[in-house]
Amino acid sequence: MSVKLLALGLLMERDRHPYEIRQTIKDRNWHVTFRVRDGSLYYAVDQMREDGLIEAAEVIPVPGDNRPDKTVYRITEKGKEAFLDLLYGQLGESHYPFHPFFPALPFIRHGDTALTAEFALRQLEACEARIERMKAVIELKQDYLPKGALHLLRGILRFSETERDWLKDVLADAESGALGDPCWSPEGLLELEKRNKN
Amino acid sequence: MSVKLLALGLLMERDRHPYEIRQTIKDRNWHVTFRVRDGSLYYAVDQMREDGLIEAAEVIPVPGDNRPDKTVYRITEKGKEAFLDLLYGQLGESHYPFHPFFPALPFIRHGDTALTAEFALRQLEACEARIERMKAVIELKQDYLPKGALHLLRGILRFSETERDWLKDVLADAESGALGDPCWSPEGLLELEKRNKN
DNA sequence: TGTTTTTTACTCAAATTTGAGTAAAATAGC
DNA sequence: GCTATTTTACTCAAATTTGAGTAAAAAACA
Repeated sequence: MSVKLLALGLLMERDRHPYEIRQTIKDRNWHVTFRVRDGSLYYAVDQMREDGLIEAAEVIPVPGDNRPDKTVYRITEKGKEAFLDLLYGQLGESHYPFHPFFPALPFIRHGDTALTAEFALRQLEACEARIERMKAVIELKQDYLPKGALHLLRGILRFSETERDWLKDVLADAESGALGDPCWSPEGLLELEKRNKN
Repeated sequence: MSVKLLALGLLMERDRHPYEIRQTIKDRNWHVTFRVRDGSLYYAVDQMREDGLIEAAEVIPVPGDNRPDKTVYRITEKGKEAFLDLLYGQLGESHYPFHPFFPALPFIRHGDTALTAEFALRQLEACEARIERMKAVIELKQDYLPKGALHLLRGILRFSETERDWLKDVLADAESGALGDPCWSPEGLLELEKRNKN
């Protein structure tokens, strides 16, 4: 999925070897947002070479004996096309912002509310810390980063602020125990669902 | 990942066969938020049966000849523990709200700004439509749904509202062409990154 | 009543991701 | 100068996801 986009995007800047791609992702703190496992990256690089999206620009021999050489890759013309396809494909993707709490919420009433409150509080604290970090980073880099990268940071900040407000509401209902309540009116809901079908 | 949580969560309500799980996910419109492929669901069900998280409650013979029977599954005690582990595991997950534009933004300057503007506009429209839909659904169901499920809907609504405001900013920069600008000061950025390391 | 479409209910190979290694070289600490 | 840790640079098997089928039964339509 987006690991190829990340790799090709970085190769648009300049030639790199796979480990350098991995490093750059870490250096720019993208790994917090995008979770790229080493294995996926090397797999994607292999695929892209096979598909002719990238090619060896230079092979650096490594002193060690039975160790593989480093290959510096360059993006090809075909790769640039593929990059744009992936870029636009990503822009065309339509699923809305997703929070890790989402899959848990429909079932949260089966859990312990006190424990839920603890988790919510921890998330809230992490979220607030992130907000401060993002503000500082944006302040620091806004004159140097390209607009797109800046919008990414601003997006993370704004979504985090929304997250904070929303988490406070969730936390309040966890602390009051309201999250443990079962459906107020299962019959009414069933009725609704039936009406929905017809 | 969360497909097991969804399946077990639904089996907490009542016994179901796999296709019924799939159906319920659709009926409640969760498939829009959670993307569960058929294959993953059946795979997860197999795994969970092997692991003793669920067991056959009833096998309904199917008239067809060489067709497999339907198995209705029931969650076991071990399954209930696993369910709670998955629930709390999900609540403990820490990556922040994610938007499909995120992986594209750092590289958006390599794309065509007019095309980018089109994509942004389409997302904005989808987002605004979603906001209205969510408002209506919340209005309709707020008295019937359990609190957790309601917080999910409210979360989607709030994140969508933030998304709308943010997309407007992105769109403005796409339309003005600012998104196509390269890094304003690559040297300054390099300088920053170096300082960052030390 | 016969035909077409949709729904029910899966299966499976191929693609991809994950998580856990491996092992040399560089660096840090004493 | 020696040892311990960290970093560089991957590899690989096993787990999981994906996408594309399959085929009967039910519903819709003419």
